Amino acid sequence: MSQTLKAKILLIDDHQLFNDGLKSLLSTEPNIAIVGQVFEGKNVLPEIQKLSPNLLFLDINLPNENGIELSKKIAKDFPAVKIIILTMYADHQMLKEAKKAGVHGYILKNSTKKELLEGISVVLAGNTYFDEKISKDVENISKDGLSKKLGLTEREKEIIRYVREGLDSYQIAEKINLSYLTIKTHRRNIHFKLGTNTTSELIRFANENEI
Amino acid sequence: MSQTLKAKILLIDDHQLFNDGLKSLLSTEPNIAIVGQVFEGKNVLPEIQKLSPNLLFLDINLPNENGIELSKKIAKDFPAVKIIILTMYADHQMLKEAKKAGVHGYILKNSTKKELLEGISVVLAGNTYFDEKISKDVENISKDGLSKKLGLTEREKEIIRYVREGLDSYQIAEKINLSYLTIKTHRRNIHFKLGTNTTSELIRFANENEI
DNA sequence: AAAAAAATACCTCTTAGGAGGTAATTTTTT
DNA sequence: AAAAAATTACCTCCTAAGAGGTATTTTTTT
Repeated sequence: MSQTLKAKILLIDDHQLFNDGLKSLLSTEPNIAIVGQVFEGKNVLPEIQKLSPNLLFLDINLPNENGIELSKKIAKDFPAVKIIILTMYADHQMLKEAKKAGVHGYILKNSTKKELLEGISVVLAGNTYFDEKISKDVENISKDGLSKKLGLTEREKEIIRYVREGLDSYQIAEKINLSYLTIKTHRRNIHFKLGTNTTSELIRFANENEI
Repeated sequence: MSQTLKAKILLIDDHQLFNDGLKSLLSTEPNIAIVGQVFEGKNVLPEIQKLSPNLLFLDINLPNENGIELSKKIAKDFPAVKIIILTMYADHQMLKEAKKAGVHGYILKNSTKKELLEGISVVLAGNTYFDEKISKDVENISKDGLSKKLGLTEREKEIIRYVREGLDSYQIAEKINLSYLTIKTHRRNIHFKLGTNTTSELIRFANENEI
C-alpha cells in the first residue's frame, strides 16, 4: 500500500544537527515532504496544529517534555497523526511505554535510511513498525518483566527489593522475622536464577529489569 | 583563514542516521569532502590509515571503544589529524577529559550547521574550538552538586560508576589498570565520605543522588 | 617553591556474602 | 489425597568487602 499522497512529516528532535541531517537525508525522497522541524517539547502541539503533518518523528529526550508523555497527548488530541519514536534507547522498557502511549513505530537512531523509509511506508499504510533489534528482547521478556520467566518467587522478589534498598542479610532477616540463614539461602537461589554472583550485579540486574 | 585545500573529513558515529544525516548535510559544502564514515570504534584507526583525513568528527559513545580513549590513540599515532568531538554530552567533565586527550574541538549535537562549519574552519586553521554552551556551565556549576559537597574526587566517582555497573574490585582494578589494593582504598574512602558501609548502600546512595 | 590534595599501594584483621549440600515444614496445584 | 513448589533453616568452606593503619608518588593549588 504505497501512499498516494506526499507524506507530510514533522521532525522533532532537540539535536539541531540530527534534525537538520535527517531533513537533508530525506529531502531527496520524492514522496516525502518535511513540513517542519521542532526542537523543544513545548512547541510540538502548536506546530502540529499549524502544520497538520501526517507523521511525526519524535525523539524521547526533549528539553521541556518527554517524548513518551508527548505521545500520549498527541494520540489524544490528534488521533490521525502517526507517531514514530526515533531514539537511541534500545530499551525494552522504553519500547513498552511507547507502545502504551500509543505510538505507531519505534526506530533506533542507529538504523539505516532504508529502514527509516520502510518504517514510514508501513506506518502510513496504517500498520505499526517496531524495530526488530528491540522487539526480540521484548517478546521473550514481555509480561511481568522477566521475574516470571526466571521463576523468581514472591519471597525472592521481596528480598531483592530489600537488598536494593541497601539492607544487608541480617537487617532483612530482622525486618521480615526470618533467620539470617534463610535470607542467605534465598540470596543464593536468587543468584542462581539470575546468573549473578555479587550483590552489585544483582542490584544492577534488578535495576535494569524492573523486578 | 579559509582553508585553501578541500577539507577531508571522516565521520565517526555509531548512529547510522546521524552519520548519514550529517554527511548529507555537509555534502553541499564546496570545500568539504566526506571521505568516509565509521560506525564502530575498532574501525577508526584503520580507516584513518587508509583514508588519511584532515579532520575527524568523533562521537563519544561508540560500540567497541570510547571516543575519549580513541582520541588519545589518534593524537599519538596521527598527530596531524584534527579531532572534533561531536556529542550530546554537555558535561564539563567530559569536556575536560576530551581536552586532556588532545582533541581540537568539542561541539554539541544540538548545535547548528553554521556552528559546525565554524568549528571546522577554526580547527583546520590550527586553533581549537570548544562549545560555549558547556564552557559557561563549567564555570558556574563547577563540580556536580552533591559530589562536590561530599568531596568525592574524580577517581572516586569513577569507581562508584563501576561498582554500580556490577564490577567487583578486582575487575575494576583490571579495567583501569590499578592495583586491587588501590581500589579497596578508594572504596574505603568513598564509604567514609558517603557514610555508607556496604556495597548495596553505596549503590543506593549513588542511584538516589545522581553521582 | 612550598603546601595541600589526590592517587597509588601495601599490611593486618574481621565479617558479610557467596558456593555447596541437606532437609523439614508449609502452601499451592493437580 | 498426592505431587509439586515454596519457604524455612541448618552445616561447612572460601573469598570479597570492609575497617584501621601507613606511606610514597603525582597532581593541583597557593
